[in-house]
Amino acid sequence: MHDDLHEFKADFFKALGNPLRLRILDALRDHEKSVSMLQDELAVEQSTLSQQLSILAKKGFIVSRKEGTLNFYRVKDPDVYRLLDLGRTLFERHLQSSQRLLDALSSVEPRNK
Amino acid sequence: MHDDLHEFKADFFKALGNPLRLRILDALRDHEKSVSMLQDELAVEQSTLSQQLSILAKKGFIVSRKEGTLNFYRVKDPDVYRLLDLGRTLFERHLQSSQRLLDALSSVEPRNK
DNA sequence: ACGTAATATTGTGATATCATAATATTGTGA
DNA sequence: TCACAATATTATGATATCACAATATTACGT
Repeated sequence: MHDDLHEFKADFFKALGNPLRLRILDALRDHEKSVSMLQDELAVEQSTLSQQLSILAKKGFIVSRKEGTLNFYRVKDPDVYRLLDLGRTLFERHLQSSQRLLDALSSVEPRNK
Repeated sequence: MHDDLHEFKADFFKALGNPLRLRILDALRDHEKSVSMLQDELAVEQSTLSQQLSILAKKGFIVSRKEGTLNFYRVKDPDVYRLLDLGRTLFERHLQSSQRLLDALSSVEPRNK
């Protein structure tokens, strides 16, 4: 049921499926930052950064506030960090089980071929 | 720091950024299912389904168990549903605030141009 | 009004992702 | 061993995403 919902939800997760966008969100954990602050911190092309900020804003993850010529971005819903942190937990759990598998394989057949 | 980590983490979220893969995960909430069961339930091309299952498996979201000619898939870490549900919550919250914005706009200027 | 800093937008080519179609593999029963 | 069912893999073309470069916009100080 509700296949359209999956379409929207996929869009939501897709926004998180990019390393630069994740770095931006992480950079905004503590407080808002201007584009140039983010540019210094993340060391990426100005237009690239601006594009990814625009995508995050369009998807509703961040909002901006203009102050003169500066544009400050901040996270709209801080609970997104609960999502990111939970993702990290699951991801690390997966890495660990992969590692255990590799360990098991290498101890059972340490020298094949 | 740890920009490589963001690369991996983005990969993780990217796996969730596809409507069919979300539908597959939702279909596997209660119990394992064979490919043909999923095929009936989701009504997608056989090869498409197989490919997306393979992607989910490669990323560690699901594992499979062969029984004769059937292949049963199940979710590896059920906590992934906590992630999906949290995503839905945040997503709906975003939709609601967008809706409020639209409502506010339409009530303030109901007939411009 | 002019110049400049900060940011956004647009154009473009490379790469990734997707669905479909065609083909290959594997297991089972006759 | 043959045929068939279940699934996987490969090939292909369409579309999406990405980073970079170039250009445009906007606000401020002079």
